[in-house]
Amino acid sequence: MADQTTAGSIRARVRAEMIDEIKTVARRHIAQEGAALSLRAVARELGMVSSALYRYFPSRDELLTALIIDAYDSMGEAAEAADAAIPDRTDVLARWVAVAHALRDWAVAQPHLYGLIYGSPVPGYAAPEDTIGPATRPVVVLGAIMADAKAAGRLDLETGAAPAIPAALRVEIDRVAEAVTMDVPAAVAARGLIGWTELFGAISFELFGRFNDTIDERRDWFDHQVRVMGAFVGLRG
Amino acid sequence: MADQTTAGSIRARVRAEMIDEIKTVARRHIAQEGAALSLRAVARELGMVSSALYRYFPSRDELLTALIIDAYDSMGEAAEAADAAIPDRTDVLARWVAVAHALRDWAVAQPHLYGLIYGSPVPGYAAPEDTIGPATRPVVVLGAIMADAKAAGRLDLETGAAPAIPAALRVEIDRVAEAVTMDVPAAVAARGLIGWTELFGAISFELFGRFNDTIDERRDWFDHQVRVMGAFVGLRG
DNA sequence: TGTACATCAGTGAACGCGCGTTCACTGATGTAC
DNA sequence: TGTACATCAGTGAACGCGCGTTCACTGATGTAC
Repeated sequence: MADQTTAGSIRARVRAEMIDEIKTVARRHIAQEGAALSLRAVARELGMVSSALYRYFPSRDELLTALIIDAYDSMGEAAEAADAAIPDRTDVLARWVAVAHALRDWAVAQPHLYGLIYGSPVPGYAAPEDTIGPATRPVVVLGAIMADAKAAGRLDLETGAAPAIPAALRVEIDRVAEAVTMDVPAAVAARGLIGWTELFGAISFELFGRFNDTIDERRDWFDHQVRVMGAFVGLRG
Repeated sequence: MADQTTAGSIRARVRAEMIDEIKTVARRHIAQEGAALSLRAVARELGMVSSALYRYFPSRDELLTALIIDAYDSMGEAAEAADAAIPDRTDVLARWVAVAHALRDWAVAQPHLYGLIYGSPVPGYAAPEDTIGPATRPVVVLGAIMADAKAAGRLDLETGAAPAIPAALRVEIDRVAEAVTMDVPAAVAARGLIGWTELFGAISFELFGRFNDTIDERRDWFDHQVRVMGAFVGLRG
């Protein structure tokens, strides 16, 4: 059966490995230097000449795009894995906490990569359409938790005191909710989006230096925020 | 009395104006290109040779630092002005909403400048100590609102259901609360910080492109978040 | 099984660009007597 | 009031650097007959 690996597919496999290697090195460079990625530096580290990279990526921007898509996917997978690791699927609060920490852990482990996808846009780079799909993966996980919470009767649906939502906005929120499979009233979906916003706001604050010389107990602080927001969102433990 | 303006001070005034002009142009460049600020491009636009800039700023980083400090100050002033414009000082909810919108308006008007101070760190640039003071101005405004709310009996101090805060973290939160003059229990201060985190998370999401093709009613969406978070923080209208 | 050809990875030189910073200089403006 | 000197803004050339991308090429590897 090893013979079924034809010569052609060997070449293809070597090529795929090379692409992986380029991305790995580029990723490490971004981790150290931030978004200022240099093709020449990557080539240098790989011991090849810079023009050789053009066999694998048609331009610097395409390489950046590949890295961005990988980053979204990797973060999304981390979130999905953390969610899946909670055996009791109806313990939605535990799932929320686990996913939130997975997102933060992922970001803390590779801050510049996080900055690449959730930070200020890279000058001169416009994210193409391909990045939209992967970008939604983490939100989908949070949406699924809310959907399961509702199904299990563990989602607070009370929104009496919430401010009214203008019609045009309501339509958009409903659309987002639908996209992440949470079938709940707009005011409840809005709470979920606010929770999501707070989580990423917290991660960005931490990674972009807002807590320097202020809060050192970063994991504890994040944990507190996550639990408070879990309750705010309406998840019942 | 105009005679009191001695020759020396004229030279100083011209110099100050030149510094202002350089910063204005640099600011516009950042607005267009993001953090990739080029001294030569700035000099070009001013019709001078790039080395002339060194009469005014010892290096590119110093110019960047000056712009960052200005940005913090400008945003802080916008927040303070919006707060001061609410005549009824005890209407803390109105003040919260006004300040939040002022912060967002400021950011929307100059997204790249916002990115410079709240986005991913600029590669190769380390913010010096001088930037710490101005950076806290917007938070101080929010802190003052909470402090006034407490004084007016319009702050919800109930924290029964809130998760416990570990001792070391509590110390840090108390210290932050003290710095922004809100004399409230740590769990309440934490709510304020969470509100602050959510606001900036929302602004960053909007400006960094997270709502592209998803939410167009951005002002309404922000307004909804602000009102929900105002109530969450414990401000009573 | 062996040969002729096609594919493709990687080379090395070059193009054209922009950058931050230094340095010796010119010439105008302000200062001191 | 007029002159000698000091201060300072701005010039222009240069240094040394790194970058993305193109292009004609070499040589190894795979394919077809």
